[in-house]
Amino acid sequence: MNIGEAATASGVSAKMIRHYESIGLIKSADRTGSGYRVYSGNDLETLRFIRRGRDLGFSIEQIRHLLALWRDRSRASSDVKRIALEHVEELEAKMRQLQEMANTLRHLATHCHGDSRPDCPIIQDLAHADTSDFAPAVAASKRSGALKGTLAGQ
Amino acid sequence: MNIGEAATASGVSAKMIRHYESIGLIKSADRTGSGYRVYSGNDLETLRFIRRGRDLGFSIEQIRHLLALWRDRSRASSDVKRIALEHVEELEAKMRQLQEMANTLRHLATHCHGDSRPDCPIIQDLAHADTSDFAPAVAASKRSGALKGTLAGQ
DNA sequence: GATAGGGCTTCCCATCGTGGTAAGGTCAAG
DNA sequence: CTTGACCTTACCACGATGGGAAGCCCTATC
Repeated sequence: MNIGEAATASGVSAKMIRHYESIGLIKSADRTGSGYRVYSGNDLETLRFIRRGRDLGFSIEQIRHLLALWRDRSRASSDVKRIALEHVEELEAKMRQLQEMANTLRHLATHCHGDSRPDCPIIQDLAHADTSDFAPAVAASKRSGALKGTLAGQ
Repeated sequence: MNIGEAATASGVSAKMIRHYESIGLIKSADRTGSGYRVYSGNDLETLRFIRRGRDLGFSIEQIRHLLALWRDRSRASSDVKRIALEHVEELEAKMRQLQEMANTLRHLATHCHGDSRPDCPIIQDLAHADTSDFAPAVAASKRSGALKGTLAGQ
């Protein structure tokens, strides 16, 4: 099975399969005499595992960890559960941030008449809000990098 | 006022002030004889505007647009309101994605006994879930890049 | 058998916003 | 005059992904 077929069958692009190999997330694929990568059904399973993990918002490093647990038959399910629940907390923290931003904006928009006049509380807020105490959780955690990564875009 | 003071006073790092200048988001600062950038109270206001916009999750390009509207005294408040509400929709779309992920994971975790036994529905799901129909909204929109950017991490 | 086209290879660059760091110039206080 | 804190530019890094170029390989059709 070529990399293209593996990509189609797993939902992971050929580009990303090569990338995952280069960072050691998956083992180096066997090659044909002419250097083409060859994939087995087993490799496909791994790729689907990764794909599913990404869909659930896990980072590559988290997936690396989960893959190791997957292959470790003596793993404790509590390890997996802990990772999953920690990830749920990260997701929820991000949701709270987004919620806070959306609430603020919706509130401001409510008070903006939205016609042809220039007065606009949204712009006024951007221009003159007290930066020191706005959305401290958002600003602080963004700056500390606590929520780096997940859902960062395609 | 030096760049360091401007950074402290605005909450935007010196690094980012230089970056914003380099991408044309703010005008090139005046320089002292020895090449130091000099900032005025007016510049500070702009920096705080940007900072606040970032805190609200606007992208640099959105802020560029909002800055133009801010400086345009003949602007219509409807323009600003439209941008804000579009952004609220983006934020809500991301929240829905995160919610979907969190729900799935919480559900799986509920059925994981989380002890020393290796059986774990979370791992099983990652390994064998039907990739084709899981979280279609998330996967599809992530792949299409519809939600690129905001809250991508510091 | 030759040629076309599609798939594969590697390598580099771009995104987005931010931080780090190195090498060097400048300024103010001691 | 030295020291240390500040400034300058320039480059590299992250995380995950896509884009593209240059070149090799394989297969189908003429």
